[in-house]
Amino acid sequence: MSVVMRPSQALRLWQQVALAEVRDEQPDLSVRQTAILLTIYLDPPPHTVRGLAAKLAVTKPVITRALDSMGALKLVSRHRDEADKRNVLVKRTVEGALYVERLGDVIIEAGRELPL
Amino acid sequence: MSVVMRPSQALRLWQQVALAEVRDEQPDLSVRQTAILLTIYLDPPPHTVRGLAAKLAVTKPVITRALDSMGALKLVSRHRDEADKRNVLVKRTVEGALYVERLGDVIIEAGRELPL
DNA sequence: ATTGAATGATACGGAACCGTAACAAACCTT
DNA sequence: AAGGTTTGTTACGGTTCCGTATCATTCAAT
Repeated sequence: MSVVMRPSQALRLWQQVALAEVRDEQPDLSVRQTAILLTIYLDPPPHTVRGLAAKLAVTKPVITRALDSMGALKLVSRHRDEADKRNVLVKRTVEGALYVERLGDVIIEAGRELPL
Repeated sequence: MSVVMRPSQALRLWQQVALAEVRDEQPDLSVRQTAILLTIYLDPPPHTVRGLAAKLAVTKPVITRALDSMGALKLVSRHRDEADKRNVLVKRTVEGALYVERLGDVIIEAGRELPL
């Protein structure tokens, strides 16, 4: 079931969520970091640096650095792939799941409060 | 009329828009810049540095710098308030309107393509 | 065993942003 | 007109991120 929005609703939704993210004292993720985090939490595993880089159309160092910073926030974790030790498998964490869940709540609430 | 979404839909919507923003070679605005831009384009004028700072709950230099960078991209313009020359009035531009309109299209399209 | 390919991390110089503090200009009150 | 207030900007030091290039490790093929 698709979500249907008019332009003013779509933009107002985006504004409200952006405002909520800016105002919250939460760790402020960049758009890139958010795209990576949501891909890890929504798309089926396994998630590798290379795969994420391809999905976002960015270079590998971008992914490595994003994983560094989000790892420091404990939003994701890294593990060597034992089957192919060149690979790094990116996995979810409890903290990351809570962050994503909270973001979903913010979006839903913003959508519910949209004016006519 | 509010927009109703389930958690998986809300998050998938956010992911798709974030991915589109990252992949596009568009000037990549930060969340803060996006919040400022949308506030200028959606909320009724006049928009001042102080007013925007209060709305986002950030300091004034944050607004000044965001206006510097978005002004360089011609997404917004600044004009002294002739009635009170301390104020700076932030106004829309043709380029900014196009940027906002395009963002709305991306959001709407992402919503339309949401899976069940 | 050696070579080549693939994966992810690191190094480096540069750009952008932050928060705090200090500042110039304009206004307002007395 | 003088002092204090308000507004927006700039300065400063520090942090983070970027893009390119390079590197170490692992795998795969001969």
